[in-house]
Amino acid sequence: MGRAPCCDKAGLKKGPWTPEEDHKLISYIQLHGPGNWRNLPKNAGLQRCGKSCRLRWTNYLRPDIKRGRFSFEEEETIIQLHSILGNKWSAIAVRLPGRTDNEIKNYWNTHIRKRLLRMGIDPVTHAPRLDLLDLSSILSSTLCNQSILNMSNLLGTQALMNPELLRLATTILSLKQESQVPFPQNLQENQLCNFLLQNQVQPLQANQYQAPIQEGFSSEEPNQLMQANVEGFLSKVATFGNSQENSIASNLNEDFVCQPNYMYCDSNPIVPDLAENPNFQSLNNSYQNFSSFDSAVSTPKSSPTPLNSSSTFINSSTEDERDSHCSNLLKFEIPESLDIDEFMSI
DNA sequence: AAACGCCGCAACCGCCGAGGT
DNA sequence: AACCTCGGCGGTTGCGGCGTT
Repeated sequence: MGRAPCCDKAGLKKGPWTPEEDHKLISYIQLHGPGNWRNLPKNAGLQRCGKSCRLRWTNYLRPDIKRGRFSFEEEETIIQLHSILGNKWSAIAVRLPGRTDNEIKNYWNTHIRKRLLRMGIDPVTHAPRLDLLDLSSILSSTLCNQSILNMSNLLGTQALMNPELLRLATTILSLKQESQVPFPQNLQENQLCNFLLQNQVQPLQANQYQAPIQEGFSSEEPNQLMQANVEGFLSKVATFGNSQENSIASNLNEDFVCQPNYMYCDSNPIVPDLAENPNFQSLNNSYQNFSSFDSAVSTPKSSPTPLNSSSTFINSSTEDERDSHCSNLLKFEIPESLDIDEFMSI
C-alpha cells in the first residue's frame, strides 16, 4: 500500500521557516539529537512534519554547513564527480565537506550546467556537443571586438592561435555547409569559411583522409596538418555523437588533447599536462580533452599560475571573467588587403 | 516609478530501499 | 509474504531579489 504524504495532516505548516522555528529545531537537536524525525516536531513544539524538519536541518541549519560561493576546487570536484557519478548528488556531497546535496544540485543546475552548455559541452554526458556550441556568437563577438585578422598566422606559419579551435571552427563550418539548412546566424561563419577557402583552408572532404599527424611538421605543409587535425577531430566528434557514458573516456586520445608544437594566444602559453596525471585523466578523459581546448583560450592572459593537470576550464576568478575569455577564442590579424567592412557586412 | 522577466535558492513532492513487525 | 515506517534521494516548484525596459 502506498504511504500517506507526511505533511497531509491538517495544521502542519509548510513553506519558509521562520527564525523562531529554526531556533526551536536547533535547540531541540542540540539537546536531544535528531532521534526519530517523525516524533521530533511534536517534541520540539513545531507544527512541521518530520521530513520538513530533517530537510531544514540537513540542508540549512546543520552547524557544519559551509555557506557561500563555491570555490574553484569545489567546482572542479563537482564536475569531475558528476562525470563519473551523474546526478548522484548525495554521493558527490560526500566528497565536498560542508556542502549538501541540495546545494550542489542547485549550484549545478544554475551555474555549472549553463556554463557547460555555453561551452558546447553536454552537461549529461560531458561530451562536446557541436550543436550546443554557440560558435556564432563567439565568432560574432570576437570579430566585432577584435580588429586584427592575420591569415598567415591562421594558416599555421606562425601558429598563433589554438589549432584545436581552428579544427573545431572548420569542422563546424563544413558541417553546417553540408547541412544546407537555412541558418541566418551563420552568415559570418560562412564568410569566414569562404575566407578560409580562399586561403586554401579546405573544409574536410571524405576522400581527404590524411596520415596521422607527424611530429615536427614543417611550416610548408600547414594545410595538410590542418586537414589531418580536422579529420581527427571529425572522427572523434562522430564517435562522441554515438557514444554513451561508459565509452566516453576511451573515445578520445592524446592527439586531440595538446599538441606540444602549438602555441596559443597567450603570451605565456600554458598547456595542461594531462599526461602527468593519469588518475585525473581517467576520471573524465573526454571532459579533459575538451577542457584542454578551452583552457588554452579561457586562461586569463594575466593568469599567474599555469593550469596544472587538475585544473579545468572553469578556473578563473569570476564567472564574468570566465565568460569573457571566451571572447578571446579567436584572435586573428586582418591583412591590410582585406576589406574588413565587406567582411563584416551582413 | 512601475511593470515585467529572469535567476537563484530554499523547500516541497514523490518515489525508493532498508528494515521492522 | 505482506504491510508499514522511516530515512534518503533526485526532480521540481515557487517565491523573493534583482536587473531591465
